[in-house]
Amino acid sequence: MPVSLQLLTQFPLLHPLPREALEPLSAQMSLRSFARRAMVMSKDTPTQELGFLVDGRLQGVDFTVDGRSVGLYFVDPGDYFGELSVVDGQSGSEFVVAAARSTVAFLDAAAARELIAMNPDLARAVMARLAQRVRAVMAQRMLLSLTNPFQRLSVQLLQLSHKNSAGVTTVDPVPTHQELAIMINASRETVTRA
Amino acid sequence: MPVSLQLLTQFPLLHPLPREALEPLSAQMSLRSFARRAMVMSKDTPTQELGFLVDGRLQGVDFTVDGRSVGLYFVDPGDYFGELSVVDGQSGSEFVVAAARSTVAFLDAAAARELIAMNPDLARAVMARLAQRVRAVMAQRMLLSLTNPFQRLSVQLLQLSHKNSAGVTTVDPVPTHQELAIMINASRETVTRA
DNA sequence: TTCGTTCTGTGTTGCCCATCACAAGTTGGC
DNA sequence: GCCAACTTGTGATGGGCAACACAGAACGAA
Repeated sequence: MPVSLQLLTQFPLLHPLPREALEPLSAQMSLRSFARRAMVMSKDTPTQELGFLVDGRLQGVDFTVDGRSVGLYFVDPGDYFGELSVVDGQSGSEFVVAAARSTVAFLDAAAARELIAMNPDLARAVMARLAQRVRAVMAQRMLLSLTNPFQRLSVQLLQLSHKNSAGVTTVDPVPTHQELAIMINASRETVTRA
Repeated sequence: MPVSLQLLTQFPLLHPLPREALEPLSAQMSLRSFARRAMVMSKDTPTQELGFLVDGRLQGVDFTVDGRSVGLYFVDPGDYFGELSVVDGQSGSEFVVAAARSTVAFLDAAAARELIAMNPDLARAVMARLAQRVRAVMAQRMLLSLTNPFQRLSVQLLQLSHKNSAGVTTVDPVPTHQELAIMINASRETVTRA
C-alpha cells in the first residue's frame, strides 16, 4: 500500500525535499505493521530497504555465537533505520525487532540510494546521521566498560531519558528489564535488583 | 612543514583526486612526529583536523568516569582518522594516542570539509568509511557481550589478523597485552593467562 | 471477568575474574 | 654493553554477578 504525503512530512530526513519530489516517493513506499516481538528487518534477507518508523518502537539487536542477544539501539517514531545497507550496499548488519506494536514505511534501497545521490542536502543529512551513530555506539562502548552493572544501568537510563513537555526528565516509553539487560551486558535479574 | 606529493599518493582516500588538486593540498598539510604514548589528538582541544597516518600505529582510546581506559580502534599506516569532527563539526569524540613512534600528516578540518564538498567521489568514500566504522564498532560491541574473556580475546585477535604476503594469517604489529585488555574489557593479567 | 502470558521481584549457589603483589624477561636509549 | 623502563608471567584472595528456580504482579485478549 502506498504511503500518504501527510505521513512523510513526519520525517525530518525528508524535510529538505520539495513537495513534487515527495509525491512519487510516496508511491514507491509501502506501509507494514508489526506485532510486538516481530522481526522488522533481518540480517539474512537479501532485500535491502530503508525503514521509517511511523509508530511504535523498535530495537536493533544481534546475537552472539552462543545465542545470547545483544541490544544495539532503539528506534523511535520519526526516525529511520537500515541506512547502512543503503550507503555501502553490504547486507544488513543487525536484526531489527518490534519492541511494541509498530507501523513502518519502507523504501527500496536502490530508490533510497538514488534519492540521496540526487539531493546533496539529503546526502549531508545522512552523513551527519552516520557520524552521530558512530558517536552513539562508541558511547555505548564506553558504558560497557564500567565494571559495575548498576553504574551501567544508570548511564543507560540517562542516555534514554529526555525532557517531556512539562520539563521533567523521563524515560518514555519504559523499556522492559530484559530489553535494558541486553543493552548493558547484564542479566535481567541484575537489572531488576538495581 | 609541507607534505610531499609522493607521500600523499600513499593514501587510498586521495586517489580519486587529480594531480593538480593534490599540489595545493600538500601545501596546506603539515607533518608531525610522535613518540610512543604521545597524544596525537585530544578530545578537549578545539582545533579540528583530519589526520593521515604515514607511519607507525595509533590507538583510539577514551576514559570512563572512574579513570579506566577504553580501547576503541587501531589506526594503521595509509589510514586516516578524525573524520567525525570533519563531518559533523562536533568536537573530537575520543583521544588518539601513538601505540608506536608515528608520523602523521594533518589537514585542517575546514579545508578537509571543503575538499569533500568539492569532490563527490571523495564524499562517497567518506560516507562508505563512516558506514564501515559503524559496522566495526558494532562488531566490537558484539564481541564485548561474550561472557568469557578468552572468547573475547580470540575474536579480537581474529579481527586484528590479516594475511601477510606469504599467505599466512598473522597479527602484525603485535599489540601489547595491555592494549588488548582495554579493547576487550579485561584485565591485563587475564589476557596474559589466555 | 477470567485466564494465559509476560514481566517483575527475590533467594541461593558457585565460579570466574579483578585486584594486588612481585619476579622474570625484554626492549630501547645512550 | 649496560641500565632503566616497560612488558610479560604467575600465585593468592575475595567479591560480585550469572545462572537457576519460583512466586507474585501486571497486562491483554476474548
